[in-house]
Amino acid sequence: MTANSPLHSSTSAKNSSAKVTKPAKYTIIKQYICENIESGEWPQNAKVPSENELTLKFDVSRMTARRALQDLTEQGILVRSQGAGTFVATFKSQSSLLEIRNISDEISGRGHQHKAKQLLLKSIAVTEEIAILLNLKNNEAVSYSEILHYENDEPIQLEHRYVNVSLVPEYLLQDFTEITPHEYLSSVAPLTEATHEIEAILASSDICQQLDIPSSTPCLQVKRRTWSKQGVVSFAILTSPGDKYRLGSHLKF
Amino acid sequence: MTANSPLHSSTSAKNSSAKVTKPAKYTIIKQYICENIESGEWPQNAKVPSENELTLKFDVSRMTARRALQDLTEQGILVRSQGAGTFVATFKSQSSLLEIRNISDEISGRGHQHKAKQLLLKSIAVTEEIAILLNLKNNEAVSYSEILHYENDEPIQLEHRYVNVSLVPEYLLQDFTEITPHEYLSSVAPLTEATHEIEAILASSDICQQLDIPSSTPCLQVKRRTWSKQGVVSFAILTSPGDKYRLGSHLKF
DNA sequence: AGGCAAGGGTTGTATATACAAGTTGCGGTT
DNA sequence: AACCGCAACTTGTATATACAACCCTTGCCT
Repeated sequence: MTANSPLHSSTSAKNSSAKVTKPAKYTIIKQYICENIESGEWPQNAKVPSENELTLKFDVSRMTARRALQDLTEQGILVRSQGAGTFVATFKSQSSLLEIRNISDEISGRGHQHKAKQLLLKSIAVTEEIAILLNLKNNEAVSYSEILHYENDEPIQLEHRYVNVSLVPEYLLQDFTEITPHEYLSSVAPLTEATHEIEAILASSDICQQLDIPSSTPCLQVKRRTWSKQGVVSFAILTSPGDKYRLGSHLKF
Repeated sequence: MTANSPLHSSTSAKNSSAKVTKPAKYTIIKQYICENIESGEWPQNAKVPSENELTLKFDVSRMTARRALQDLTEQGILVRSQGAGTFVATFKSQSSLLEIRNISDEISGRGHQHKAKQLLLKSIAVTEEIAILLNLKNNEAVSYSEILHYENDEPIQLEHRYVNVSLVPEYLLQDFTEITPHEYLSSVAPLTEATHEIEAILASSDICQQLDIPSSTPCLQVKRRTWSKQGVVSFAILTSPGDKYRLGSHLKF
């Protein structure tokens, strides 16, 4: 529901019943541009008609033509340059987007119960690697935490986190064992950009023990770094023996 | 360069030198809204000022206020409903986005050479699973291919693909051994939406042999399904013994 | 009490206009 | 030939306005 296909957005009519509302003018222009790109008529880096040309061709105002170009620019299909013109984006620059639902959504989406337990929370001395990742000033305090997630009381996932203490509300840093992951997550990593690294690893023996999985199970390890206000590194270990724990994801190419 | 941070986009000045151009009015409004959301003043689902209210408060035209709201809506921070108003998006609905650079970009980004070799290409009988994944009609022909990617003449990744033959240009289905992955990829999976599944697996013995890695190395397996015009399933196996083959990725939370 | 209709508020689409800011290329000067 | 500057074109920002489509509440009518 949230995302609709990047191209073809306006071609297929509104689903359900025969409510065919006349498409907006700017969607017609968008469709025209998309068709020319898809057919290869306008290859990568090709110049597309300017706002003025579209204005004349489709007999609309400049703002309407502009909206079509702007929409497609936001979708990464076009690239605009003030003074120069509008061009078909090179596909390598419009990189693919993979959406990973967070743990809570993933579990509740399966209609299951989600609990989380704080296994460990302690102050640690910062190693240089972590200091860089967290973008720390001189010897700022850092906590290391481990959180175990449960799906219907069954352990499924373990999180390792390095948290810059000064940026987390104090009440969340007490030695509790039951937490609501949503609260924790949103306080530590709000609406900010982050970089992730995904890696396949073999779970260590103690992790396997905590997750109740066979030793040396292949796991996904995700490192997350946020910049801006909060600095956080989270290591999430996602086991995937079969369908049950598989990480559902969604990608726009 | 392509993506800028969702919030804070306008706060930090343009980098490099002291060229401080006056920020546009709509960025000021965006900043105002973002600050209220971040501070918790406007919680999830809270109603944000209407276009009219912003128009009066900031003494701008409605179209300028509108642009601020629209920009933030496209970033997933706000949700608009015609007739009802504009509201702060629930964070679960603005799911995280993980960007995976494609193989070519990944390798060329490291300044290395990228080659690919087609190991296998044959027509196969469709299993039911594959027929469903590819969204096949009755007994449409399917090809199975394996492509080995090289970084500086070193094997790094093996792709398994099930391709709906009828949708791929014929010249790409001949029995060639050297291919340009970019051409292949863009012909098979153009600008369309797809779903991905990531899974951690242990590489099978023959895969290990082809990739020249130790047996039972943990790998990432990515299944990709596109709908719309082309139906494709690709299995990409990404080894990650250390830093060398790690998949770089990028996520907006 | 329940249902229906009207109206006010809000977002969506569209137009016309004006100026600012950046790029490109042409042409004249040196 | 090399350089400079101007003009034309293009996109960016901003305003004022109009109507359409839609939501929600209010109030009237049954």
